[in-house]
Amino acid sequence: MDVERASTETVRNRLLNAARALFCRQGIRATGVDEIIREAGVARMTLYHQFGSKNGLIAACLRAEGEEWRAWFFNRIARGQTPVDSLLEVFDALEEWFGSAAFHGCSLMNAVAEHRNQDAAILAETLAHKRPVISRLADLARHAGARDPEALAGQIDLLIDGAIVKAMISGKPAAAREARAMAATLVAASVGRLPC
Amino acid sequence: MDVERASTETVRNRLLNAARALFCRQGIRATGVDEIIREAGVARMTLYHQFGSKNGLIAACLRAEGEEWRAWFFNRIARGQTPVDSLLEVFDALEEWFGSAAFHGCSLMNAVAEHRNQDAAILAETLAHKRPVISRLADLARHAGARDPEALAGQIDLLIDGAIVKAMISGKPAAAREARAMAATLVAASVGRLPC
DNA sequence: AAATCGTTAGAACGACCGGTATAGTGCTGT
DNA sequence: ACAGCACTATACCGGTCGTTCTAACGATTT
Repeated sequence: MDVERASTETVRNRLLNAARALFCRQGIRATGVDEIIREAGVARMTLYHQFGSKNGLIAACLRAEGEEWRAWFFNRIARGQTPVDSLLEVFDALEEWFGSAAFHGCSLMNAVAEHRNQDAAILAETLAHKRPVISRLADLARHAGARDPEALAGQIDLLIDGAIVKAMISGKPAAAREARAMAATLVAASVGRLPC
Repeated sequence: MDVERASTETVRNRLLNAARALFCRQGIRATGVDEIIREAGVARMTLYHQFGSKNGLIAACLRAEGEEWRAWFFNRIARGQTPVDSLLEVFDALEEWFGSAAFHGCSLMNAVAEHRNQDAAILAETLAHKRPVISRLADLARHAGARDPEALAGQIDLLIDGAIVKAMISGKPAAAREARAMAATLVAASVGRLPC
């Protein structure tokens, strides 16, 4: 029974991983189910048994993508010694991400951009991904003594999105450093002494 | 002859406008040529005579999109009385844009997100669009007396992208106001008195 | 030994894709 | 009057799309 479930998960995960890689590399609409099952080395019907439809597979991919990204992100920014350190560590993490070979922007954001307002599930998945991220940033901002933690978290979030887009378009991981400098200024303005 | 060219341009523009609207509403890959010619009220062969292929039409659409956006943008930020005013006016313009019914993010950015690294022409068109925008921002930053005008222009540009993404995902035009507040802080830090 | 279940392999479905071929229409300048 | 030209209308091409169906296989459970 354990073995059976393990083997089932293997098939499912092979499908999931193949789809994620292909979606990331060439986009969701540009990737057909034929290509996915060929890459996963799995029968066509298995995809439909496991995920019901291509849309089901897409949703599962986006969820997995978000979960994996957040796990990496939260772990990465935990390196900061202080809350302010962690808030700036965000952008060191981003620069690392931008520099990786497979970087093609944020899968969730790209999926939203690809399916304008047509698939509500995709937008919902993306919002559900951003919520805990912003919430964590707000916690850090609060502990850092920000005057308005939620506002500062929103600012950092906007900087993250901007850096992702800029890195995707320009191909330069240094966009993260630019955003980091901006964040430093904004954090100082929010946590520091009032304008003198 | 004038009439002939005018009628030619009308057909071409009908095609261009129909394609732009459909691409914007539902994405590029999701829009077939059948739908475009039906919406434009034009024969199928006309599309291929005018643009050679769907890719040719896409390129023409992105170019037109960029030109129109920049014309609107430059005209809109000219309202500012001072260079600093203009730099902040950027975000008032964005808020207006975000609030319009047909807002689905930036067409150029969405096209890049949709065709990952597959169509170099799309990325090139987007970079060619951003260049004059950043250049104008740098001019304003210079006249505003920024310590490092290019750096400030890059920061404003990153805020623009971040605001666009946030408005697209959240559906809230207020993302522009958030970015405006950030810009105000950054401009003050760059143009104002040294940290005291 | 028989039944169940996840999986496989491959054919087939109708719909749509981007692109081409062809014949015809109406207006143009000569 | 006539040739030229942009555009129309429609049928058609091979290919791919997402999805369904069927028959069989192998391992586990009863």
